[in-house]
Amino acid sequence: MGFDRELLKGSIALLILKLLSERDMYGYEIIQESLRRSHDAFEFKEGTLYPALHQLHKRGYLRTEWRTGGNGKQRKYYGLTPAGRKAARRSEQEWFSFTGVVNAILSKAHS
Amino acid sequence: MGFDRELLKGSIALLILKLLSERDMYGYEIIQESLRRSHDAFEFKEGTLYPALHQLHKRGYLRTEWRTGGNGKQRKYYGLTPAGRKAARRSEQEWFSFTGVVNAILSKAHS
DNA sequence: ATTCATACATCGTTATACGATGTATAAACT
DNA sequence: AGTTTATACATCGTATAACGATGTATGAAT
Repeated sequence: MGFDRELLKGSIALLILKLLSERDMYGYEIIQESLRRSHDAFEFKEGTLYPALHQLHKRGYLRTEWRTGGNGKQRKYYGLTPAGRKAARRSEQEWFSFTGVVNAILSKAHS
Repeated sequence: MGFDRELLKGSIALLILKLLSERDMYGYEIIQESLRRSHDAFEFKEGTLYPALHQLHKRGYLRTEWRTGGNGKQRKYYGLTPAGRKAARRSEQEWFSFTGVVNAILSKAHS
């Protein structure tokens, strides 16, 4: 595909990375935020999110930290490493160029 | 995902359907056209394209026709059925709403 | 006391992208 | 004449991923 094969599937990685570039979040929060921002259109499933987080962590893009909330509840916060920030930018770049190409093909298809 | 899981992988189906909504094409031509229109960024691999074509055909979206070129060469042309036209519109719609949602999440991520 | 939302996680199924590989023909080059 | 290259179809196996199902545990609300 010329594009990193990771791309499409990578839309998930992209979203995770971009959300975390805003602020640290814990897993469940990422799910809720995606729901909120997409007006319920985009729901990460836990079976999708957690493996994706672990994979990004293994690649060195994320650091993790257990924090105890005011209620004594444990939450595992994820944040970007410097490599993660780079990956976020690269990932966004790829997204724009991919959608650009698809849209180019689409628009020429009815001209 | 709320979205048809077919979506992303469906970007391939989308492109095939939209290209064929313009005119009938044979497999190899679809590959060449995508290359040309994307300035070589988007290359369908044959191992990807042909199974995808067969699948779309099996779903009733495509009709096929062997035609003999001026040089006596056989080419299998694909064209859209009425159901295929509907699928093309639906697929495009889904693409726009999906990219819209992703972009919404992305843009809010640095506001 | 019980249900619900929060919060983590893993496993198995299903599907798919695509590299590799194979066949065949015509054109172009050497 | 012989060889390569482009055209043109196709299948199979591998790797991977999305996610439904499932499980555990806690605090809040009913």
